[in-house]
Amino acid sequence: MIDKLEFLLALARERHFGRAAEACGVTQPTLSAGVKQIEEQMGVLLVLRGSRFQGFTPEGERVLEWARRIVGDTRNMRDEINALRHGLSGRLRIAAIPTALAMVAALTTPYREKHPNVQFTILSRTSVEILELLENLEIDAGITYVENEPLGRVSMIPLYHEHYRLLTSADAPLGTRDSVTWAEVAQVPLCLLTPDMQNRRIIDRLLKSAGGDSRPTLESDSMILLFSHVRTGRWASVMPEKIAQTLGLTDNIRAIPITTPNAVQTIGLVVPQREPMTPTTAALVEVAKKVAPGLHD
Amino acid sequence: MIDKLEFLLALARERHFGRAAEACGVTQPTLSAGVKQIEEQMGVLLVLRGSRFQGFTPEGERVLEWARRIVGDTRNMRDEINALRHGLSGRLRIAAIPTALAMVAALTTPYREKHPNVQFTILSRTSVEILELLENLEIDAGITYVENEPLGRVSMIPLYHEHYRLLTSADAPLGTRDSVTWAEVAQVPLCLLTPDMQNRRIIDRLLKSAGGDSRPTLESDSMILLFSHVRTGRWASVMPEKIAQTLGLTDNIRAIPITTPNAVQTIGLVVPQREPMTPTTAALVEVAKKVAPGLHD
DNA sequence: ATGGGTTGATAGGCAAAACCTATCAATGAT
DNA sequence: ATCATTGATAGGTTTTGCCTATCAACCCAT
Repeated sequence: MIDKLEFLLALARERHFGRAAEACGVTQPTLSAGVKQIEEQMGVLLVLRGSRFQGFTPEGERVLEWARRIVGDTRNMRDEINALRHGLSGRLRIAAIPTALAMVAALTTPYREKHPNVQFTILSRTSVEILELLENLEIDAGITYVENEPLGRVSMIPLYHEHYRLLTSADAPLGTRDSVTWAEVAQVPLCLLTPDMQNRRIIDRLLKSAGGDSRPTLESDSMILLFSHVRTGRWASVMPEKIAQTLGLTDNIRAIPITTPNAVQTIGLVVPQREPMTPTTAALVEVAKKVAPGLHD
Repeated sequence: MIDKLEFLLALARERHFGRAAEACGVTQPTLSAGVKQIEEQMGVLLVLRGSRFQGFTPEGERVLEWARRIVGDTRNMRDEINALRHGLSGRLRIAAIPTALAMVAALTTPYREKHPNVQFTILSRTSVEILELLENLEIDAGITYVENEPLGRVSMIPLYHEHYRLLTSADAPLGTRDSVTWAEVAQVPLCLLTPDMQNRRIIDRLLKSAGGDSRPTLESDSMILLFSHVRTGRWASVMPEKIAQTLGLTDNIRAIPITTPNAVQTIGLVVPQREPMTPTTAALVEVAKKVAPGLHD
């Protein structure tokens, strides 16, 4: 029964019988039969078909919601019993927005000291993708903005504040200043993240309300790429203070505070709102709460 | 998998492999094999055996906790989909403390008007048993005291207040009074519920703190039995106002308010704290909330 | 229009599982 | 010592689950 519910979850993820079957490690007819069997048990059509997958019926959506919960709880049960036997072990899957990648180590390092048998998988994703992955049980926790765009059924633990800096060469026009305004930044050609990233949308908003428009000369989904351009001394960018520090400032590159407004975004750990959590996730929340006091910086 | 978890729940209820198997509609070897299979999947012994059932291991207790949730959610899913198809239907299982039995009709009657296809099963149980039944998913809702003894993971909706009355013949010593004190009541030979009922424990407490001791001349677990004795005119009892009214007062029998203190107990609807609820249960909560305004009486 | 490519349903067959009956071993009570 | 109770085990049958192969509907392009 639970396997069949997993079929349904895979189908919701992949929106394709064949791929969903592959994801579950079965053949397409097997998955089809499984879905049909749930439909028979429930006595309702759950999936709209018409020679191809066309989404779920309203009943299907409800079953999906329950399936997520039931499948999730079943995994949590397994994990918890495993933890009782072997101490914390297994794999913790985390996804973080690119600008937060630099601070993930602040969580994983103390975590690993307490629970050396836990392995990590850490993905770089957009804030929207992170929420989807959480929803689909594909990650255990996310690190993303906690206050801007709506989150789902999740708990969040604030981790730190994102302060923005203009990264630019000391030779460049604004390079010698101690602080600059967003209006001034709006005049500079910038390297920024792509618009699917929330960080970019935030910066666009700030630039716009300072009267500029956002015409970055270069876009990328990789912070490394942005930073490597800045490092040549011939490009500028706007980045959170933390990641600029982590990537390392050379003598020639300066990270100048941007004022008017002094924009601040809170970044936090986001975990599924479910009681009780897996022991590995609960331990991560513990670590996050210890790290959080460094929230005022 | 879910079937196996149900085996485990049945075993926890029955504490006996054979009876648990019967309750699940399978033979004893099948249930034994099912339990063993879960143990193998988890990699831990869950049940302590020694030629007979001896309880659960700590891991077993945890699995049991999860199993309750998973099995419960699975049933809720079924119920919800059924409700989407046929409107509210099925069976609503309620257990109430004896003193609250008279007011159950105040819930079932408006419920039935809205949802005529729902059938009811209503059990008379002690408050402790009600909580156990809720825990084991054997009832959907309970009606019991909401403030005295600790409840578990449940939501409660207050329904009404229980005020105590001395039921006695007008010929009896206190029979002509407009109110009596607990100290006076303590002098009268009473018919009361058995001590496993919380109502009895509450009355005992009140009598004791009024300086009396509780030596009822007659104990029973049936309100009907108590009331029929009072009705002879030769016995007295302490009962909540509501049930005395419902059972019907003859000219000769009076229900006299008891003061000093003017004891009040809140009775409420208690349902599993789980989101979302089954549609039938949710509808019951709705009805209860409408009834609740009558809470001040 | 028509043919190739895609997608999900269907049919047939085999292996695994789930379940039953019958029986056994251990324990406890009389 | 004997019998009753309880859960485990063995052996056999049915059911389920899954696979391969194939089909029908549809989409799109030529």
